[in-house]
Amino acid sequence: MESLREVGYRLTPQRMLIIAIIHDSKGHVTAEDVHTRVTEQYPFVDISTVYRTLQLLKKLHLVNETDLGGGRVEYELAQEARHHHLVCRRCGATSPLDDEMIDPLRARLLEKHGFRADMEHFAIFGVCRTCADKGQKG
Amino acid sequence: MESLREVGYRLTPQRMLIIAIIHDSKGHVTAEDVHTRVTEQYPFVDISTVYRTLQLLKKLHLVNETDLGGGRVEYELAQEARHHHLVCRRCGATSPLDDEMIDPLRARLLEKHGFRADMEHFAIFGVCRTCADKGQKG
DNA sequence: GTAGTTATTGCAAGTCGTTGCAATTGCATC
DNA sequence: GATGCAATTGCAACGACTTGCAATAACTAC
Repeated sequence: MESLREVGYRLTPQRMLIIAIIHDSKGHVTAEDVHTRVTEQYPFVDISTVYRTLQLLKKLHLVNETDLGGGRVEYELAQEARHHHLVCRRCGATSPLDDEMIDPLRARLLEKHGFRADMEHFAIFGVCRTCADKGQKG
Repeated sequence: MESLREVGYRLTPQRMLIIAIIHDSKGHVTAEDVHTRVTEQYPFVDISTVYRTLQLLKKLHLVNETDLGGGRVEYELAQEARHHHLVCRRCGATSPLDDEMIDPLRARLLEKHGFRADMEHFAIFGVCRTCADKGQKG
């Protein structure tokens, strides 16, 4: 919580609230979610402040941002091990993916292209095992 | 051009124009680009029609859609070999990436997770060789 | 060629997210 | 604890893109 100040940013009540809410949330939250919960406690926080704070936290690698395809971007705390998400485009289910799975790709990109890929928090779309077993096409 | 009709969609002048423009474009175009060029020839086409047509062409795998991070999505003809893009977050340069590079990842996802990943047209962000050589951090 | 059906269009309004700017406020200095 | 100043906020306007809906028009069947 004090980490913001340590890196030279101001610690405002809005930011404290937003950070606290993300901390208390299990899994992903949207900006809308955060805004709703912030205004429950402190009604005059603008949604743009939520977005700006989320961007800041992302820049500081305190939260991860992922587009899981639901029309709005989702955020989660970046405390855990680096990971990614498999998103089924049939049923919408998401499952986590260890970063190790894409490490070889990262290595190959560096080796062959001299490109240092971030791939911080990826959403990989496709069809999950369950859905593939049910239907056949696609 | 007739392919739309063959799959059961109507061939309207708007669609013909939009398809022709994408065909004539080298590389990526934005919806805005397409709309501008369409209205040069036929002034009353709405931007929503452009978006809807682009979505349709994407669904039929006639165009690829990629978010290269410039605040607007880019489209290109899906005629060429399947490929992806490396996008440098320092200088903004993009370079194409063979699909073979990510094929092993696709294989591993199927093997370990039973997940059939699309990864149709990826944008991978990071730092390119040139920029990595110049600055050090990041 | 006409009539009927339904996909497609244009328009206007709506969505999520960003941004310019003046007013405010955190924080460092006195 | 008052002062100064830049970072931060709220607001309103804007950006890209989507969507509901009535009017239009492409295709089919006659």
